[in-house]
Amino acid sequence: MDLEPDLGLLFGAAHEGIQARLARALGDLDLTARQYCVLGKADSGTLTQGQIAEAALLDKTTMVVTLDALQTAGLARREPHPNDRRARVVVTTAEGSRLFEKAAAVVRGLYDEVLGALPAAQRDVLVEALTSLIATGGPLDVPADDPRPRRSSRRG
Amino acid sequence: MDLEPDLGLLFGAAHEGIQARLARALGDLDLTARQYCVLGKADSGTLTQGQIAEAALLDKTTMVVTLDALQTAGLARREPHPNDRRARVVVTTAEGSRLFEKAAAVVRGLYDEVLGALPAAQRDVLVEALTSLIATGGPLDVPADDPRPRRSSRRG
DNA sequence: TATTGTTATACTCTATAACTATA
DNA sequence: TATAGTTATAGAGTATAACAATA
Repeated sequence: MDLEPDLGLLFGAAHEGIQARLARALGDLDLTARQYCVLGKADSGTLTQGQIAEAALLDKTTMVVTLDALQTAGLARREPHPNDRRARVVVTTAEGSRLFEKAAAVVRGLYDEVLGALPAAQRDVLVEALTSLIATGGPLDVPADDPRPRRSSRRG
Repeated sequence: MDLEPDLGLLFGAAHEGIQARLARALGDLDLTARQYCVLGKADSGTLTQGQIAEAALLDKTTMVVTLDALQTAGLARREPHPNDRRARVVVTTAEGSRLFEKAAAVVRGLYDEVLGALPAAQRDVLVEALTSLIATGGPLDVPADDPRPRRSSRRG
């Protein structure tokens, strides 16, 4: 544990760090990371709630409250699906689309700043190594059909 | 977003992947990651609940329930502090100490497996790059006095 | 009968507040 | 007065279940 790098700690700190910076940067635009994610997927103007939920790995009930918030903020709208009257297509408002572009630029800038802190060679290897670790079949791949329970029954 | 690597996604997937594998591996020993962490710190036999909580970045109330679970499982005990009758020193039982060694070996094996999936050169750069990013003053350092709120007031 | 989205609700996790006993 | 630990409780997030409308 002392000689070996603690991968759990390394990945955990990196994840927490980037999430904290994302949350702060997007928070300045009054967006949560999840709202930003959903807003981006809605920007195509063709996806239903269910499709966005699936793409964003959200439960459909979580999708409802996220969309409620975006709609209340005037950033997105539910529209009837042309072929399926059960479904709703999610579209961004003009303001929502503008805000998303702004947010996307902020996020790009943040990523550039973080990666810019590394020498170019390290930067490329970092991305390449992480990508291969989490790739399908890689040692960090979490199969969707056998996921870690999001609500543990274990205590303590 | 498409040409740039999505750092949030990369770090998130790596974190989720390693946590899932840790949870499964430790779960086979009936331990949560947190219990393993606390058990390891208790193994020195000199630290109080508060000190372990601080080292493990746990709230003292979370520490209480974690210790309750370890104590119920017969892996750790609270003992009176020799100098301060308010405080409790946490010690591992013989079984707890044995289980921790076993768990530590499992964790080391897991880390070896994950890093072993990478060419040696990539492996070293990955650890080095992550370490520098999360180091104090690095772009992913989250100062303790200005943390991301763990309980957000924002909705959606 | 199956599926989309909604509502109501329950559960987990974690922290805040109030308390006891010490310092 | 301040601190270590405990208890009770509340908040936030997310899921499960039941439901309405539609396929």
